[in-house]
Formats: sequence, structure tokens, C-alpha cells
Amino acid sequence: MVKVMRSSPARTSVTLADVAALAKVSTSTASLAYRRTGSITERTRARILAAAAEIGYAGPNPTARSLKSGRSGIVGIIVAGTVRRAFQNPVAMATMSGLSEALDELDVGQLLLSHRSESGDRSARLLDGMPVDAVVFLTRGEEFDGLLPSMRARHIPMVGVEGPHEEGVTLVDIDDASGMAVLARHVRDLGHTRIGVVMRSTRIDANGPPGPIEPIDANLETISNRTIRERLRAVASVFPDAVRVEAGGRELDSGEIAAGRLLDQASPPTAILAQNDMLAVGTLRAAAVRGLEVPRDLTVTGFDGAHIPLLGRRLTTVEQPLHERGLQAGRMVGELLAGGAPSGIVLPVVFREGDTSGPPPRA
Amino acid sequence: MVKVMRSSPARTSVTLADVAALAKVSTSTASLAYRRTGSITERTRARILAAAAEIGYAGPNPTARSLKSGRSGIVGIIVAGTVRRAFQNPVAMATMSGLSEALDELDVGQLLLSHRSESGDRSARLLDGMPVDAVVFLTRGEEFDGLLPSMRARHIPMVGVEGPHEEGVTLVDIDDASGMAVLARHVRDLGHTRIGVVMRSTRIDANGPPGPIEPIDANLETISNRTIRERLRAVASVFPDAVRVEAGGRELDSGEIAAGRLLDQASPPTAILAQNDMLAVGTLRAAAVRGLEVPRDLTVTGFDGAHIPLLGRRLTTVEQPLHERGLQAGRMVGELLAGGAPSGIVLPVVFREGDTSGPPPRA
DNA sequence: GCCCACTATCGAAACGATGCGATTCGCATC
DNA sequence: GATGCGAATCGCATCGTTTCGATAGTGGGC
Repeated sequence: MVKVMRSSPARTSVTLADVAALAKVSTSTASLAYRRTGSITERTRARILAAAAEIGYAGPNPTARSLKSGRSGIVGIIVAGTVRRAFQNPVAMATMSGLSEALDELDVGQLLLSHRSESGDRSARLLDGMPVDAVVFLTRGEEFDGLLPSMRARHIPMVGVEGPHEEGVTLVDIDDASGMAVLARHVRDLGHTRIGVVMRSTRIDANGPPGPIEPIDANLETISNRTIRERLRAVASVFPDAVRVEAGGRELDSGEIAAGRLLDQASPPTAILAQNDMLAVGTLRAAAVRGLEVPRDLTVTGFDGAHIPLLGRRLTTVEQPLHERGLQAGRMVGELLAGGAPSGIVLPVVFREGDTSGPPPRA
Repeated sequence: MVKVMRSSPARTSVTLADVAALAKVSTSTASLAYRRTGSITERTRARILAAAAEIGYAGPNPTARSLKSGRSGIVGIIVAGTVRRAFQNPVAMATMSGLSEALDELDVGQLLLSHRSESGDRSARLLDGMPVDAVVFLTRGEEFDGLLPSMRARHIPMVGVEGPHEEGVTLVDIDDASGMAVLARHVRDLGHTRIGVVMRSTRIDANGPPGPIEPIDANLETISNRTIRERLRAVASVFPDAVRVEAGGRELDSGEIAAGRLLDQASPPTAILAQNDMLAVGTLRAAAVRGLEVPRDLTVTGFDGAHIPLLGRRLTTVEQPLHERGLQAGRMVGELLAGGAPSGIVLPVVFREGDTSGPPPRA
């Protein structure tokens, strides 16, 4: 039996046909032994399973099965940037946790994919090559839009968490605008008039210096991320004269530097609305470094409710139902897979007054 | 054109054959347009792609492609318990982060699966139905052993992070034993003789009361989790007379309660070795509650290096290269997929002296 | 102008399972 | 012992690609 060794796999796998042959039944009958539908004698089934065990057959090949059925049992979860970075982001993780809870329930596999627009081609091809029954875009911005056409062509249902409205994407949204408006009104009711906003970086990966100080509503339409844009707009609706500065990155340090830029002005704001809790913590640091006491000298607010451990303070912020929105997204995937057409939802946020906001210092 | 609506999918998908027909080529040629091997005129390829665009063909069906090629481009990542819980576990996340970094590099999809032995059937069937090219068991204990036979039968390469040695599983291990031994010797060199160990819960999900106080080496062989067992054995080799108590769960509270049981004895230990940092923090709390000052009245050590924010203290602990072991696991997956047969590795741990250990109080 | 060596294209056979329709079997009934 | 009927089993087409071997076409060398 001299046989040329095949250079690659040599993976002579056992197939259902082999099992059938050994059990002396047709492959269709052998298949029956593994399905729940169709009728088969308990005796033959036992014989088939015994044969399978004998030659080490581990059950039907999932790929072949998917090909016939048109379903893979896999849901793609697409995060921005890298999977690694998503694992370090508390907001993403809290959402994931809810999403996973719901998907676990559905008995589907969860395929994690990352996408960044720069290396768009590569990750788009990766997604295109994956046998997914549905996809969830996690905290989506516009960077995912390049992926939509091919998903639509394949009739793959899509669920988006945050992000722009796009045909075919069922959206689980958070009522950002009114959340931010509530915060702004809270600050206004306290008596503040000079307001600064530390806004989230519009860059995805880069880390750099903060942007310039600009009017709150400068070139709003050029900001492609809807979430960022709407939060700014909400502030503008309450404080048309507020100014903003964009953080250079997503870390705490970037928030501190950006806030510092606002505080070092000749006539600094008496309240700083940060666009998320991480930036707010950075802002608190910037204040501490400059000897400002919060809230006596400066009011600081956040946005998120990501439960960042906070040295004994309670941040005045707006809490997003992060886990809940993940759950809802998972539930929608379930409905879509079942052939339904769920409508998108907008989840409310909850204002939570902490001890970082108070009346402005007397002039 | 009255046509009966098919009750189910109706998902009339466009296939390569349709594209070929429109472009007036054979399907084999149409396939060539999407492959990198084989020769095809640039003109024909363009014609084919144009046809594809015209009828909305999004590229070859991944499932069919996998069936032919025998590869799915998917690596399964299996965590214990639920995916959700894994997202909340800092040790798992740090490892994941390294693993994802390596897998991103390989351009493979990462399929998250959970497995708990109780509902073993269900999750085993889920895994069996997934088209994975390789699997990684994340921080594996024995609960995954039921999954091995079928993976072996399918010739699916396996990588384990922690866990018992099993045929066919390439292991990325951490030198637990010597790490714990280093800690024990550190404590011995400080002069301690009465030692207590707060050990990790051997239960997976449940939460309950702590176990009884037992000799350090009682029934060691009945503890199925190798990691837990070896850490105990390492302590026993230095302190044969130490006692241990098992935490009732994985949370901080469980650690506090278990440590309390040790501290409330008539003649309490002067040093408590906790089996991980979370339990150590719980132990610190138990000490604080009882008015014990650390390290003056009690020495506390941890294990992990999961960087738990610690109110200004630095825990005496042993740091595991968590991110690194994830990276290594990913690298091994790469080697295995390329047909290699990497050998397992044992990563060293690093002792880090903090300010929670000191000489025992004078009697 | 003929033949050869390529190259681009094609046809058909897999890949491993499933499901429909047809066939056979077992068994009770007349 | 023939007949009828449901249940168990079988054969074959099929899912959408890829790939191998075969065929047609192209151009160059003489």
C-alpha cells in the first residue's frame, strides 16, 4: 500500500456515507438517525449510531448542513476598531453582556468581528466570507456603512446599536438628545451661563492633541457621527453660546488635556459638560490639578453610566441602559431570524444627580 | 405569473450560476473571477463583475465555499459558564484581549461559545454544529473534557489556556505552582508560621457559604481543577500545617466571608494567602472590618495581576502575563492551522511585592 | 502556412449532507 | 393466501462553489 502522502490535509474525514455503508443502510436513513423529523426504528438508529461510534463519526458536518438548510446558526457582532479595544471599553462590554445574554438564549453562535474604515477592505472581505445569519453593529457610527450593501444583497438581517438610520438596519437607539438636554437644563437651572463642552473624539483610533475651542454649533453638519452630533445639538438648544473642544483620543488623559484647554482661558466656563463619563473623570482631574474645587468652583457632568470607579464621588450624569440595549438588540435578532420585522426602539436615559454639580461661583 | 408563495424562506438568492449566465460564461469561469489562483483575462473578469453588480451578487456563498475547501475561517473560543459572565471577568478579558489581537492578525473570525457542564448537552450540541477550524478553551478546567472527543473525531486542533493536560490539546499554561511557592516562601521568610489560605470556589456558577476550615492538603486529589489544586500543593510544600477555606463564590464578598471565617478562629493565622486578587481584596475588607491593620496585624497576598483598582494600596501578589498568554494561544492557533504541531508552553509569573505583607505581629 | 506551446474557457465531478417521492417491508384483515 | 395500508427505508437531485482534466483558441517560430 504505497501511497503518496498528500502534501496538505490528508484529513481523510469520516462521512455519513461511511457510517451508512458500515451499518448497511442508505445515507438517507443514516441521516434520519441524526434528525428529529422523519421516522426510523429505534433498532436501526441504534445500529447506525453504533457504526458511527465504531469508525469515529462525530455527527453531521456543520458546513454541509448549513449549505442545505441555508442557515449557519451564527450571528455576527461587529465592533469598531479592533476586537481587542472593544474588550477594554466598558460601555461596549456592558452592551455586549446584554447582547450575549439574549443570544445565548437563542442558541446561536456569536461571531466577533472588527471593522475599521481605514483597513476597510480587509475586514469587509472577512465579514463577506463569514456564514452569518444576521449581524449586529455594536455602537455603530458611519464607519460601518461600507458593509451594508453586501449584507443587503445577501438578505442578511441587520441590527444596529446606535448609529445612523439606514435602510434595512433595525435600530436600538438611546435617547441621547433628551438625555443631554436634561443635563443642560439641570446646569442652566443651577444658574450657569458660561458653558464648555468636552466632546468625544471623532477620530477612531488615533490619539493626539485636542481640537481648538469652537462655538458649540460650529459646522455641526460636518460631524458624521450622529450620536456626537445630537448631543452637541442638544446642548446648543439650551446654551447657544456654549463652546466646545474635541478630545484628542478616548482615554482619560485626552479628557484631562481637552478640559484643561477650556479651563485655561481668560474667562473659563463655570460648568463643563463632558460627552461621556471617561471624559468627565478627565475633566475632574484637570480641575483638581488647577486647584479648582468641584462643585464649588466648577460643575462637571458626564454621560453614560458606565460605572467608572470614582474615588468616592458620584458624578452628575445621565445613565444609559447599556445592558438593556444589548438585550433588546439580541431580542430583535431573534425576531428577525424568526422572519419577523421588528421596529426599532429608542430607550430612555435616566438623569442621576451626583455631587459634581452645583451653583456657579459668585462673580 | 401566479406562483404559490413558498411558506418559508422565499429567499431567492442570486448564485454564481446566475452571474455566469448573464455574463455568458461558464460558472467555472465566473468562479475564477473571484479566486486568486487560475488565469482569466482582465476583460472577462470585468464583464463578470459587472454582471454580478447588475443583478446584485455579493460574492461567493461562504458556506458553499467552506464545504469545498474544508475550511471556514472560524476559530471557536470557548469560555466556561456564560459568555456574559466572561465579559465581566477581568482575568478572562485580559486573556481575550491578547487572543483577539493574535487572531485579528490571522484574519479569522472569532466565534464565542460558552459551555457549562450542567447544561452540557445543549452547549455541546451547539459547538458540534459550528463550523470551526480550531478551538481555544479559555481558562479551562475539567468542565470542557466532555467536548474533547467530538473535536478529536473531527480533527479540529485545540488550544487550552490553563487546564489539565489532555491528548490533542496544546496547552498555554502559567507556572502556577512556582508562583504560589514564591509567595509562600516570601511569607515564610518574613517569619510567619500560622498560615491560612482562601481558595477559589470549585463551583462554577453557584454562590453560597464558604467551606469548612480544613488542613491545606485534605483530599487534594478530589479537587478536579488542576490550577486550584496545584496552587494549594505549592503552599503545602512550604507550610505543611497551613489551613484552607474555600470561598463560596467568585465575588469579592465571598472572599470577605471566607477570610472572616479564618480570622474569627481562636488562634487566627498571621498571614492569609488568597488564591486570586479578588479574594485578596475581600480578605483586606475582612481584616479592616475586624480592626486589623495590614500588614502590621495581618499579611495578605493575592495572585493574578488583574489590576483591580485598590484604594491606594499595592497588593503583594504574583502577576500572570495574561495578555501574553492570550497572544501565545493565538499564535498557536496560527501554527496549528498552518499544519504545524507546536508544543505547549509554560509562561513564568512575576512576583510583585506590595505593601500588604510584613513580619508577623510579636506574640 | 503549419505545428507547437500556451492560455483562457468550459463541463463535469466533487464537497457532505438533506428531503422529496418512490419503493419495499411488516403485518393485520378478509 | 391475496390485499391493503402505514411505517421504514431507499435513490436521487440538490444546496452553491471549486477544481481538475479537457478543449478551443491564439500567437510565435520556422
